[in-house]
Amino acid sequence: MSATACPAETYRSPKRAAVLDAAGKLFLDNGYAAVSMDAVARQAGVSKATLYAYFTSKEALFAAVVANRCTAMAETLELAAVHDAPLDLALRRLGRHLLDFFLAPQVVTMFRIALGEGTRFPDLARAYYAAGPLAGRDRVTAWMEEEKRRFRLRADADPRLAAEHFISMLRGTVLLRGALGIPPTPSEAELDAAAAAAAEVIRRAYGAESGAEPATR
Amino acid sequence: MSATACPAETYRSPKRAAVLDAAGKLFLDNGYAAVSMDAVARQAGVSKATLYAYFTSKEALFAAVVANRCTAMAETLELAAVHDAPLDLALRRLGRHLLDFFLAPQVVTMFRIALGEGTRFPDLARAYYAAGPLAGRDRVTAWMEEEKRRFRLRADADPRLAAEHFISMLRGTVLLRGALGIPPTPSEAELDAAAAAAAEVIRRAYGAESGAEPATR
DNA sequence: GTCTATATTGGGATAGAC
DNA sequence: GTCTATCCCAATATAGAC
Repeated sequence: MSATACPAETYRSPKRAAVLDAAGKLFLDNGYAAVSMDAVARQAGVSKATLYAYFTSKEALFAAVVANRCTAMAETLELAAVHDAPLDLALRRLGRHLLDFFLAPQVVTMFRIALGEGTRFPDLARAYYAAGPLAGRDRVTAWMEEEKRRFRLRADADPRLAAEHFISMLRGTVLLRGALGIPPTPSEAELDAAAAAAAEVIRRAYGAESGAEPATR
Repeated sequence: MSATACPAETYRSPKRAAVLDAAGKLFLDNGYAAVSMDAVARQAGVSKATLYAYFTSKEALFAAVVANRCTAMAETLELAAVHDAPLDLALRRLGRHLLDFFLAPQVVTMFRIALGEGTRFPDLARAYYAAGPLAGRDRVTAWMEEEKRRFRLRADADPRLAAEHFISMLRGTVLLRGALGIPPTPSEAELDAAAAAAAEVIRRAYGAESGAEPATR
């Protein structure tokens, strides 16, 4: 995002950080159009003129916020060592982990905003896609590659495709309603069931053992 | 959507239809916030006052447009008789059909708008969800049920789940980039490949024949 | 750099004539 | 029902003092 370029000296200013924080909170709560620069200034405890001293326009501020939050959230997604379990169980744990991540309010809102404003701000859409979904998919792909190295996926399985399919099934099952803000919020049991269902499909389609029921059931 | 209630006599007025058409085009091209009531009036060839005579507010007009377009588009999705082919081939055809539908500009834009504005207009989000994704899923579920009735799905397969997983995999693979407006547009070959990949996963996970390669390959 | 105060525009909604 | 003309407010951006 080129708009975030900034003199190195003012970059770490506490006021700048305050503005970025305040703007992030407001944008992620209310969307782009609904937030005025007055509100940002008030929330940050600075004047509007100061705000414009750090960010040349509302759009530039928005872009900075998105870049900031995306990388911060991506670091939340820890896939660590969940390889030490039978494939089916490991997939279920990973799936549940991913689901919780997708449904986190900040992640949902970022998704909504990126889609809603993506047309008007192409830079924003690209930055979001690269820092968000693409980075996430790459991490799950790496996980699948490790599984394949352990001969737990079929020899002809495509790890990237397996990752995409797994993520997509997780997203689709519960996320659309969540992203649209349609109640009710899915229960723990529903989330577990969604993760288990997606895990079973992946195991059947990509797992090394032919098509039999898994040991962990 | 309660806001569309209207005296029966004025409902079919040509001016009303002109307004609805113009507003639909503008909203779907530019999103909600970027379209002014002036622009709608100009595009429709009526005055603003006339516009307000038919729709009490910008929001009411928007809700009417969404309801209108959603049902119109849903009728586009014809799943007709694609049962007369081996499961794998039938799934590939159905998948490609669904992908084309999902990627149609109007469908993409409606998706984006519903997500972007869904928080501020909960009625809109619900109307979209019911008339769009939910209706679509139900139709694919019916298709899966028919396949199961023909013993082409496993006896313990859940048609609704199979439909959700199929749709989700199709959506995920290419749609996110499309919805974000990130080039390049996927090629015909990529779309075919995406449909084939999702079809194979479904066949392996839900198909009646154990896990063997299909006859049509 | 930071503030207060203000210029300016754009757009949602309405009044009143016909 | 339809138009023209207008009100009015909100919000982006800036001018000028300290």
